[in-house]
Order: sequence, then C-alpha cells, then structure tokens
Amino acid sequence: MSATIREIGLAGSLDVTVGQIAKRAGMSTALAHYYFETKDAIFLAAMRHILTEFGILVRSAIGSAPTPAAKLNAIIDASLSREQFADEVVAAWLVFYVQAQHSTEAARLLRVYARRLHSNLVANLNTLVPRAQAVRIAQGVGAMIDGIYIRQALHGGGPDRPSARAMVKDYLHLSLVSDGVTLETEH
Amino acid sequence: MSATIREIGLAGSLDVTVGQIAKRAGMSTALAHYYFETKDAIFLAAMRHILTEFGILVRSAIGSAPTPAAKLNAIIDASLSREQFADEVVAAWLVFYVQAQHSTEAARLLRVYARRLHSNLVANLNTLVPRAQAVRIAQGVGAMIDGIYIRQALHGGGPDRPSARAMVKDYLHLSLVSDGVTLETEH
Amino acid sequence: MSATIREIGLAGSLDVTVGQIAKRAGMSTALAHYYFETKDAIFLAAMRHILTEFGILVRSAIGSAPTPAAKLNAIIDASLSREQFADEVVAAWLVFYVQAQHSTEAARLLRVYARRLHSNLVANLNTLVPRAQAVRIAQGVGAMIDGIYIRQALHGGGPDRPSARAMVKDYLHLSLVSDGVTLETEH
Amino acid sequence: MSATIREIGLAGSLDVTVGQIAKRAGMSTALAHYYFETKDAIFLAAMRHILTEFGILVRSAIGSAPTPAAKLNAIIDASLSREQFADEVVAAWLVFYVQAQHSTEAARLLRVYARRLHSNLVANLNTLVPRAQAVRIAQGVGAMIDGIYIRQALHGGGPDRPSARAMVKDYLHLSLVSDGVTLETEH
DNA sequence: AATGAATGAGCCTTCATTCAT
DNA sequence: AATGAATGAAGGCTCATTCAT
Repeated sequence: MSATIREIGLAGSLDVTVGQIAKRAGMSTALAHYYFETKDAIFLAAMRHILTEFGILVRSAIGSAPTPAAKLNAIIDASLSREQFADEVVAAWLVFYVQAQHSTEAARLLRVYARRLHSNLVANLNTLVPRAQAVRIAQGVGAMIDGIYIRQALHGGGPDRPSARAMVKDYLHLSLVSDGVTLETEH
Repeated sequence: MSATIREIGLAGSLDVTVGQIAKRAGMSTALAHYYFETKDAIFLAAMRHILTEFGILVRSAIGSAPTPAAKLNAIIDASLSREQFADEVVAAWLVFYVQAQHSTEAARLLRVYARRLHSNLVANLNTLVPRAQAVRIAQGVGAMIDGIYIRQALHGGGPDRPSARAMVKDYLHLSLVSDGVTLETEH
Repeated sequence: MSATIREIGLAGSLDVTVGQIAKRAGMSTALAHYYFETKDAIFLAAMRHILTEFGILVRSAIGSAPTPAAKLNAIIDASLSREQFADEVVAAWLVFYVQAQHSTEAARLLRVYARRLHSNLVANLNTLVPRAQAVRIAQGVGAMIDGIYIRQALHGGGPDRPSARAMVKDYLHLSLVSDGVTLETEH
Repeated sequence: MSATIREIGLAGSLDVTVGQIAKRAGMSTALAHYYFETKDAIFLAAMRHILTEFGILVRSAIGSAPTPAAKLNAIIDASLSREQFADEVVAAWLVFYVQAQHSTEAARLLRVYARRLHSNLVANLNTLVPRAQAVRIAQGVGAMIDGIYIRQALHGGGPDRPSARAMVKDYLHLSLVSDGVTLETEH
C-alpha cells in the first residue's frame, strides 16, 4: 500500500490529485480516503515511507562499515544512492519541502531527517576531529548533499551520481586533512 | 507591478491563488489576467524578476571586486546575501523548482540561473587553477550554495547566514589550496 | 437522466449554464460534470436524445403505415408531431444548429438526421416516381418541414400544426400528381 | 460602421465577443460600447442592417418585374440571392433566431421580416388566386425558403442555389396551376 | 472620437471529501 | 474492505461594461 504512494513523486508536484494517487495504487478515491482520512495524511505517509527507507539504508550502510572513515563514506554513498536519485524520489522530496512550508508535521519530518543525517555525520567525525570541527564539517557535507540533490530536480544541471559522490568525499577528506587528520583515501 | 509579484513567495506554495496575488498587488483578478494572460505567466514573471535582481546583484558584486579571488568571494556573498535569504524569496525558489517539473520555460529559467552561476565561478577559478579543476570546484561550490539555500526553507535546519558564507568560502579555499594555490585568506 | 436534459431547450439559448441545467435536473453542477464530462457533451447528449426519440417516432410511424403513400404521410405527420413542435424542442433544435457551426460532432448529428429524413422520403417516393423525381420532391418536402419548424421558433410567425401538416402534404401530393401519379388523397 | 457588423456572422454563434467584433471592425472595445451602448444593441444593429439590405433587394426586384408572376419569381430569387446565401449571413440569421428567443426586439424584427415577405407574396398571389389560396401558398413558399435557408447552415445538407430557386418556383407554379391559373413557365 | 486600464459578475471545471450501499 | 454517486467550495479565466484620459 505504502509502496505505491511513492508514485506521488511521478507527478512531481502538489497538483497530484487524490484520484490520481488512488488510481495508480489500484484503488478507488473513496478507499484512499478510508485509509488516510485526508490528502495531507497521504503526503505525510509518503514522506514517512521515503524517510524510513532512507533511514534503513543509512543504518545498514553504517553498520557494515568497519571504521569511522568508512562509515562516513557509507553515509555519503547512501545519501546519493541510486534509489534516492530516482527522478520520482527527487521530485517527491521537492514537494515535501514545499509542503513543509505549510504543514508543521511535514516540517518536523524533514527536520528529523536533517538532524539524523547530521548526527550520524557528527558522531563519526567526532572520532577524528574535535566536536566543533565535526559539526562544521557535517554541516558542509549535509548542505552539499542537499544541493546536489536539488540540482538533480533540474534534469541536466547537476553532476552524475559517481561524480557527485566523489565531490562530497573530496570535500570531506579535504576538510579532515586540513584539520590534521591523515587517512587513506579510498573512493 | 513586478515588485508586488515577489509577494508570491510569501504564500510559499503553489496553492497561491491568482486572486491572492492580485489582492496583494492591489488589483482585481481580472486585471492580473489582463496583464499576464495566465497564472503560469505570473509565476514565470516572478521568476524572471527574482532571477534578474539576483543577476544584477552578482554582476555588480563581481564588478567591484578587484582580484579573481575577491570576485569568487563576492559571488558567494551575493548568492547568500540577505535579500536572497529572505523567507519569501527562498519559498519562491522552492516553488519555482517544483514548477520547473512541469513547465519547460520554468526549467529553462532555472537552468539559465545555474549555468550563469557556474560560468561565473569557473571563469574566475580558471585564473587560478586549470579548467578541469575549476569546473570541479565550481560544481562543488554551486551545490553547497544551493544546499544551504534549500535548507533555509526549513526554518531551523541550516546555518545562519554568516556561518554559511564562511562555510562555502572555507570549502573554496580548501579546494584551491589543495590544488596548489596560495592565497591570503580574507573573509 | 436523459429526460431532464431536454430541459435545455426551455432556456432556448446557448447561454444556458451548466448550473441551470443541473439545478433543473435536481443535481449539483459537479454531478452533471461527473456524468457528462463537459458542457458540450451535455449538449450533444441532449441532441442525441431528441434525435433518437424522433427516430423512434418516425420508424414506428412508417412501420404501421400500409402503403408507400401512407408512409410518406406518416413521415410528415411524425416530423410535425406535437412532441417535436413543443416550444422547448424547437428552441433546442435552434441551439443545435448554432452549435453545429462550431462542433463537428453536432454538425454530424444534424446531418445524420437530415440524411435519414431524406432517405426515408426518397425510399417511399421511389416506389411511385423515378428516383430523380423522388430526390427532388424529398428535398422540397424536407426543406418545407424544416422551414415550418424554424418559423415555429418565432412564436407567431408560422401556421398551426394541422395547417402545417396539410400544407406539406398538399405540396407532396401536388408534386406527385404533376409527375403523373394518381393517389387517393387522405389527410 | 454597420457594414463591418455583418462580420458577426463569421463567428456563427452567440459566443462572439464584443472585443472580437470591435477588433474586426478596427476599433477598440470601448468605442464599440460608445456607439452601441450594449452588446444586444450591436446584435440588433446587425440584424437591422441585414434586414434592411434584404428589404432593399426585394423591393428593387419587385419594382423591376413587370407582371405579378414575374414579381413572385423575383421575390424568390431575391430571397435566395447570393448575398443572402453567404455563409456569414446564414450564420447570422441563425444567431438572430436564437437571440429572438430572449430579446423581444429581436423577435419583433424577425416577425417584421416574415410579415413583409408574406405580404409581398400574398399581394402578388392575390392577383392570380383568391385571398385564401394566396395566403396558403404564401405560407408554403415562405416556409420552403426558410427551410432551404436553415439547411444551408449545415454546410452540405441542402441543395445548391440554382436548384433551390427552381424548387421553390416549381412549388409555386404547381400550386397556382392546381388552383386553375395558367401561366407561362419561365425560370 | 478614441482607448488603455480596470472591475464585478459569472461560468466551467476540478477536487477533496462524504455517504449509502 | 470497497466503491459509485454526490456535493460544497474554490479557482482560473472571460467578458460586458465603465472610467479616466
């Protein structure tokens, strides 16, 4: 049920009708309302779905990486994974950002995501550099990832996925090195 | 006339009614259509307005900076200027990104903006490092700026404006230094 | 549902609002669109309804008439029956003619009606006179019927129904007689 | 000024905008209103224009015909003249009939036309047959003319102009002959 | 005489939402 | 659980009409 919701992104806009969503999910409009009560709820469910999937991805990526440095790379890779780069997902994110302008719940969800990414980065960075630096670097990395992401929505502006990953990692490593960390580069 | 268009951003969503816009501009709905023909045209006019203003800002910033390094800093400062950081402007950008998912003209405008920022960066970077590096760094800087920008839409996620500027400049300088450029740091 | 559509004619103009139609049919505007998709479709449905009813009327009239001469009279009677002479129906026809100026589908429907009337007349006339004459007479009779019909829209210009019927039949018989056919007059 | 008004018929519907009419007449909407006060007035002016032209045509046709029989033929010819058969004129008539459903003035104008045609026919017929017959025949001829006319609006249903004229004249002569009049046939 | 600018009113259409089944 | 039918509320857009110039 929730899987089909992701299709919202396909329309890439808030104009998506409950009817369209329902049809794509193979159910009637009435049933969609029976499940979700309200249109905003459908959007929020879709957000939660994408966020949850992303959370799982990141967690498993972190889990299977041995060292903090590897974990950092894993986080970046997960953030710029093929699934997250899919057109519909990017479009959906965009919509969520707009939605967050109105809906406090949407804003909360988006902040939860941002905070989680941030604290994941900080936690691992903090094993290599002091907390203040860790925070700063984490902010930079996070911003860059989001920037790459939003540029993806333009279909032609941003770098391809491998370059994007390399770019963020370069930045990360550069920052670490400038803070005195020596680490074996591995993309 | 065009000044009032910016007010679109205040609503921060595609849900903005032509009626709302018209009222805020102190005119009737009919008159708004008399001038702009269609709602999409109103949005595009607003985009052009913001883009134009931003273009002027950047151009003048570049013009009054003496060295390439200073020009680069100026571009960053302009991109993260108070005007561009205003809530309504950020919200409007967001809306434009969504709009670009449908409207080819909106997408075109957005790409024009991105390309302009990119070539401004590259042109100045290329005086310091080889073109390939210049392009790479420009992409990184551009992505970071956009990322900071979009995070601003969350009202609380991103860094404040001074930190943001510093962050991007740090990244820029780091990149240049790592490519062998020596330059007097000046934020 | 389709019965209520005829009410369009009551307004007697293209100015009829979907809202008016819907209200007269005892439903909401939205429901009217739910069924007919578009306003033009409502008009076309009304046309089809009237045309179908008329078709049934003519067919049954022809069926229950024994001889070709009787069938011809039956066609005339049916074309000028009370139902077809009702103010709203006449008004609706008028509207359809106007509509046909734009809508190819409306024009098509109207031509189908004209062709059917024509071929019904020709088929029966051809049993009495050669085809060339049959065609000519059919055209004359058809034109006269339509003329009587349109004059009815003026509320006071044309003849009353019985006179109208007599007039067309007179013309028919006159034409036949002049072509050498002898037939027992029966109105 | 009034000549350009005829262009209304080009649109062939009541949907014609005052703006369209004005533009076609080479003036601004505001000026059109300055002249005609209201949209209905524009339509009425157009009706009067067409009716007047037609009146002149008929009057001169009657005037230059020597005998009553010739005058009758002349009336028919005038009624089915090339000018009256022009697409825009036919379309305009149609619109007027619809308009007459609402506007009493439009209805009045249309009835004036009908009455004038009728009395012209009757006057001349009455020189050949008793008044009762004259009235009857006049009604038939009038109806047939209007019928041919309206069929013209379908672009493809009705007979061409020469056949149409012949058809009405045939009917006229047939009627006269059957009432005992002997006359030299001349189309 | 002529027009650009301005508007109130209204119409078609869409849509989220509900309800009876 | 599921849906067709139904609706109130809006929204974009058009248009006849007016007004200031």
